[in-house]
Amino acid sequence: MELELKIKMNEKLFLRDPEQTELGKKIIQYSIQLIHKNGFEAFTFKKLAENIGTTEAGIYRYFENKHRLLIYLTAWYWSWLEYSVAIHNNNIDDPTVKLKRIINLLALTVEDDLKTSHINENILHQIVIAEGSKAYLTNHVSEDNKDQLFKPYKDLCAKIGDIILECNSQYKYPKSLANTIIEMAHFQNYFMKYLPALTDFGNNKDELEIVSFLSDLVFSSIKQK
Amino acid sequence: MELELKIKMNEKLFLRDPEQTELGKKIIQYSIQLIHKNGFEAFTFKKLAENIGTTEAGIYRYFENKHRLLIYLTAWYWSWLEYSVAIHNNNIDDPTVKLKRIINLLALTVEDDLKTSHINENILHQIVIAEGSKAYLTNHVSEDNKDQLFKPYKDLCAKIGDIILECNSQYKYPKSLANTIIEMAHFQNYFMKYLPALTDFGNNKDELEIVSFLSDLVFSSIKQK
DNA sequence: TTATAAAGATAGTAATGCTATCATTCTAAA
DNA sequence: TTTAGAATGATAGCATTACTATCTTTATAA
Repeated sequence: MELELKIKMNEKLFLRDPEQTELGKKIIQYSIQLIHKNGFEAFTFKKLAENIGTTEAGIYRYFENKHRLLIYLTAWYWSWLEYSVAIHNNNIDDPTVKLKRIINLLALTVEDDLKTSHINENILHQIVIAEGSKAYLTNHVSEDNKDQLFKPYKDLCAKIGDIILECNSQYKYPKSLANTIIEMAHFQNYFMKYLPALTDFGNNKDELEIVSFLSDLVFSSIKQK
Repeated sequence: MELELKIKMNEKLFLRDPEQTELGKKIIQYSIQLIHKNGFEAFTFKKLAENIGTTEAGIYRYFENKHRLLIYLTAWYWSWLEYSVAIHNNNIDDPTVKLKRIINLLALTVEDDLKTSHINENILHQIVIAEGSKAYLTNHVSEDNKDQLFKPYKDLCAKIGDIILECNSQYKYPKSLANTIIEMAHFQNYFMKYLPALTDFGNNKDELEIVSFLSDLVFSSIKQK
């Protein structure tokens, strides 16, 4: 059985839907490779075009600029992760178990989802860790937000917040705690790799330590009277 | 009594020490204004030079590029904050009280420190909130780290980590919790302003709510058996 | 078969991110 | 007081970036 997974994206994110054409899919596939390899600052549509074997103008027919493409990639990732969370928590009743599984999904290395042939989720995860916050840390965040560009991130936070409330309906900061889990899963991962003096995970660099830290943080907060 | 505060900066951060000359101080002063006004992406040395009334080449004599200048500004901020923390916690013995004061310093609006006439700490604080993570979220983070460019941030984290251990010497993740406090103080502030659906602080947008959230998070974690 | 959408090919332009050079001014030591 | 050195000013230039425009060719579907 072969399945294809397609995520419906906000149309304001692109000029022409990249999922609809071969070139579009290549743009997504190769932009993930290139951003991961050289970082977002060094990434240009020119280089992307050369890698794909098309022209700069060709890329501009799909995305207004490289920042929009970054928002697209991160938005896609959050949507995919919400779907992934739903699958992993299917038939689970205990909210504590659900929350633990979410922390695992956020903090551990992601496996490539074969249902999305042109997207390597593992690499995309690393991009979201290192570049994700740049999607909204801009001067035009409010306009972008009005266009709903960050909805997938918000939806995921809302879902996690709801599970936090299932654990303890009295807890006062479910949404803030949800985004703390997400951001810190990524920051601890980044710090562990590149600025290890900032963490307590020393040299073994085991992602499971991040899971322990986050679990301790989250459950001591919400279990508290 | 008039006092001047001067922070000794890592010499790798600049080509010519901006604190030593009038032009240098203007570069710092106006770059803070401009980055805050237009955001770091739109900020260029050309525009900065025009604002100051000097030339682009003049700025390049002080800083290799705008990214180095951003690291300089954030490094300066973390050094100043460590000093500020030391002042505020002077003569305090109770580590819980110290930690609470640190959370206040991180999460509440900063007041301009008159001992640094060309630097507006309040605006710089806002820059660190919105642009600070871009200082280390780059492809050359490891080289920059080898040059000790992030030492002030690490030092502050270490200091906070030590106070956490004073509260509870058994707590396993003092450094990770320290950077969580710092990053989350800033992220919650940014989200509250620009992506309020992500937080639980709704429309009143009161920074004291961030303090409550962080205090709850931190103290429930470290008080736990 | 014929529109029409997508892609390819090419050109061009303003802004960005630098580097280089030479002249001028200012300061501090001889 | 002269003079050397440092800092600044003024100007030029160049490769790359970030686009926009136009025209042709190639698929595709009605």
